[in-house]
Amino acid sequence: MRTLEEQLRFLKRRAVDIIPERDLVKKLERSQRTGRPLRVKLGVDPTSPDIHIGIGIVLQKLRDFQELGHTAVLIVGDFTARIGDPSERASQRKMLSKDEVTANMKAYKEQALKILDPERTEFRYNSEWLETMDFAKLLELASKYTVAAMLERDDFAARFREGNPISIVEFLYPLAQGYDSIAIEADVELGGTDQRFNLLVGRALQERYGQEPQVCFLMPLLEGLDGAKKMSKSHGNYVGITEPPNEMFGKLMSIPDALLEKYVQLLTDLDWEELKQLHPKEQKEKMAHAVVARYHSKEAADRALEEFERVFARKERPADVPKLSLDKKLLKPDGTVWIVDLVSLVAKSRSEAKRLIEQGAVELDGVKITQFDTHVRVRDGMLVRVGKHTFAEISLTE
RNA sequence: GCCGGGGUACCGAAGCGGCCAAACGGGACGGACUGUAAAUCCGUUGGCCUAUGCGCCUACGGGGGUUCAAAUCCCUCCCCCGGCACCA
Repeated sequence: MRTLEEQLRFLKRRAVDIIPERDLVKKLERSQRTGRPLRVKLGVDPTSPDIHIGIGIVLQKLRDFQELGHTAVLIVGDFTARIGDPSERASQRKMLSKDEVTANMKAYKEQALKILDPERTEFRYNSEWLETMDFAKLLELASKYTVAAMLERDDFAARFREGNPISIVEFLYPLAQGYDSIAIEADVELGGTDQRFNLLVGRALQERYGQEPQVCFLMPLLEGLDGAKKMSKSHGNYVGITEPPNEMFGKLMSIPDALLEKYVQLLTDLDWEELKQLHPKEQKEKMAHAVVARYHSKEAADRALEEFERVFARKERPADVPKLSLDKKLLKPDGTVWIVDLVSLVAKSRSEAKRLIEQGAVELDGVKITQFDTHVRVRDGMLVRVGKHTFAEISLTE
């Protein structure tokens, strides 16, 4: 058994803020004494079934709690998702059906359990208590919080000041999320730093409902691959934890250098002080390797590294190239094919295919083609390259 | 309810009868450069047609109309935003 001090140090790794730390100490101590595990809550959004490595950081922390014997409670925000998050603006306000939520969650669970210990994980849906909440109960909940307190949230305050609209539903959101903590009697709630306000509301509400307030445990947000916005699927700057090794590796290599230290610190156990002595490219490769190793395996990471070197550094042919089936009917009697016909098999449109050819993006067996008005003789197994990242191997079909 | 502003391509935003597939910026994509990237530079960015042509089709919230000609004018509907009014 680890000492309290060791546990605390273990849990504090990578945490940005723990509000308040003394409560965490108190809870850990009591748990150890009574043998009752802490209930550690994490709210998950069921609108997208993909877990990216940014969320992976938070899940790892949950895992840390589990290793100390505590219980992870994943709350699926199915009810709140069906209303649609008002902060995401009208275009995003898609209502999810029950079926969609179920399907998303199935995928989500599978991925989350790559990190979490299934023995110590509870999945709960917040529709369980929110859907059946009647108006009287809602009024009770609403009475526990004030407008002034709501306006402490920065973006509310700013919008209010500037006369921009804030819908009532937006006020209800933190309340609903906070109520989740009451429903499952959370001891600790994890979240990204963007969740600070919401987690604090949960803490306050629990107290007003006569519960012991939760500890708010804030984890850093991972910036996306572009280094500008936070990692998220909607920004297209993310790495999913189930992505194939090569893809994961490649994406991680594409981050700007300025982001490297953060990635190393948040995603790997590498020693940054030591690492930064190396050539920048090597630093990045080590980081990418470590991440791939974590979500796949050491062997997969080795292969991904080797593959990356081969394709991008030495500009050689990748090990695995998808087959591109080419119908023999497209061939002219003399066995050639019009280059535009060929490229449009991998391009969005024929116009795009033509553009790519003229821009010198197309290579056949290493030979660059820049005239769209050409016919080429193809053979089975010929390597087609379009741009930096698209490779295909022709296979002729009847 | 009233008054005013607005809805343009992936996003932001100009255009306000023909020269508009629509300036400009961002993004994305391609090329050069590199350390793989970033930065920088150059180019592309609705679709179709063997194809750089004063080519064809579709497109400026939906529908209808005026006109030789509409993103641009008129009617109508929908949606968004702001102000006023209302406020037990």
